[in-house]
Amino acid sequence: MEFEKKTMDIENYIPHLSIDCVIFGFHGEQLKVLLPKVKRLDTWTLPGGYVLKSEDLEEAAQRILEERTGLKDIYLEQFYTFGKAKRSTGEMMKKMLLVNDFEIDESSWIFQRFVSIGYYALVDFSKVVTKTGVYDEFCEWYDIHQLPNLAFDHAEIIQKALETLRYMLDDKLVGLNLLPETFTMKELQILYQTILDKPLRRDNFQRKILSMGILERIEKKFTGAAHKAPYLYKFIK
Amino acid sequence: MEFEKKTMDIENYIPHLSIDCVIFGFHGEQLKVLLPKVKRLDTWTLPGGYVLKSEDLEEAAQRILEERTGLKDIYLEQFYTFGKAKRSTGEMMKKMLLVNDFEIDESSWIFQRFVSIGYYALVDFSKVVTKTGVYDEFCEWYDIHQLPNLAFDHAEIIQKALETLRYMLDDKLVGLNLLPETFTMKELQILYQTILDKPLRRDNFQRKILSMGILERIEKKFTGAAHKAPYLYKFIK
DNA sequence: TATCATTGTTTCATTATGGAACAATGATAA
DNA sequence: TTATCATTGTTCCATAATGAAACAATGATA
Repeated sequence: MEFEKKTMDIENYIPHLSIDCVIFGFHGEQLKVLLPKVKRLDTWTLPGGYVLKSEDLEEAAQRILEERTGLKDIYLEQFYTFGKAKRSTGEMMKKMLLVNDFEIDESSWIFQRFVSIGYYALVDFSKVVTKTGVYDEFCEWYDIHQLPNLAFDHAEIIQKALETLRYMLDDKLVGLNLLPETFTMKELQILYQTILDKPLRRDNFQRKILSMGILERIEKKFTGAAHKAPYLYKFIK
Repeated sequence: MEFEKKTMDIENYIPHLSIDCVIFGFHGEQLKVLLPKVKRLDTWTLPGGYVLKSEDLEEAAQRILEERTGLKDIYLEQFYTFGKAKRSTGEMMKKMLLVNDFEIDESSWIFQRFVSIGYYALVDFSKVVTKTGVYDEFCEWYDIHQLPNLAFDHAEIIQKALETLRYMLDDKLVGLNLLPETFTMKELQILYQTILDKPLRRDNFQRKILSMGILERIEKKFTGAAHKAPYLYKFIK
């Protein structure tokens, strides 16, 4: 139970290497990231893990994501590898592991320097069933404008993920992965505005998106509100 | 001499991790990459190396580049991390090292799986004095359209570097790093055409580049040819 | 002085973008 | 039934960016 010492099969992993995932979701007009809280510490981390010795990097990232979200075949992009010698401190790792009853040799590579490969994932918020990992007290969504206290350089990693997402926005079908099957033009516009963090004109946005020929117009959506009903759209497969 | 066994201080490096550099240069209307040939094998590799345990990734890349080109403070961009489990084979490493009289324990991580962080560098071709590394027979420039036989997944790494360079072309001042101090508009245009691998219109190219306000027009360049002399330009500091 | 290849610039048409206005519509209230 | 209202879909026009062609300038050579 809680008083037993826990171990990790550390020797199965490539030493000094980790993967950190920035999981983006969209809900309530906010762009959010999924962050687990470290047990017994006022600290959050990115959902991450290590790479098995015979595993592709991308497989490892998918495995880590599935553990946290319950979803398979998640949309993933590798965006940067973080490798400053002092980016992670053994002190923090010791706190995180030892305070939580892990029994790991203090000389292990896990308390030394880490190179971490950053992936960002785009998921349909409504489909995610968050799962709590072994280090975690809980795992929750946080608005990118109101992030909790993050360990290591994880705030910087989120920032870089966000910059990459913005840079790629016109080339990757971000909406396809962050929105549910069908959505209104307004919802898509708010998503873009939220990612770019700036207002867009309704008319120009609609024209531009429709001219790309990637959306199919479905039936109208009647919400019962006292105004014209918007169309629903879905991405053309 | 050649008959002594050579050793490497392998334990100073982070295991299973390497850096591969795609060094771009521009000469004779061709985009080129600098590639060392492996001694005694009909094989070329990317100039690469390992990361010291207390070294930043970027420091390691700069160190590797300086060893090969003699240049300091080279323009560098990290573009992707290659991590398929089967991307490198121990067989090839054994050939490369053992055939060249290195004495390394066959169980070393150096013969196992590698994750490699890709950096591309942009250098002024005329300033590079290529140096031959310990594995190498020689180190030469190759046109990106006529690459020699490359080990591992290094052809794929070059391809990805090139794609990234193209994607970033409008945002990064590529010319600043690939061209000498001064150059003509035609030279700059040929550089862009070569990178993009498509022709550009002379008039539109000139208008667009000049409208960016990053070039300063210097004196004319008289080559002795029977036509109007072009202006020289340099990048505004 | 005429020729020629190349360079620098101007001009015009086409397309993309920014901004405003107008028409359509689905519910509610008079 | 009809007027009201918020929101949505569309059209229109001005401006900016881009594509394409033509023209003028120039430095050497014949």
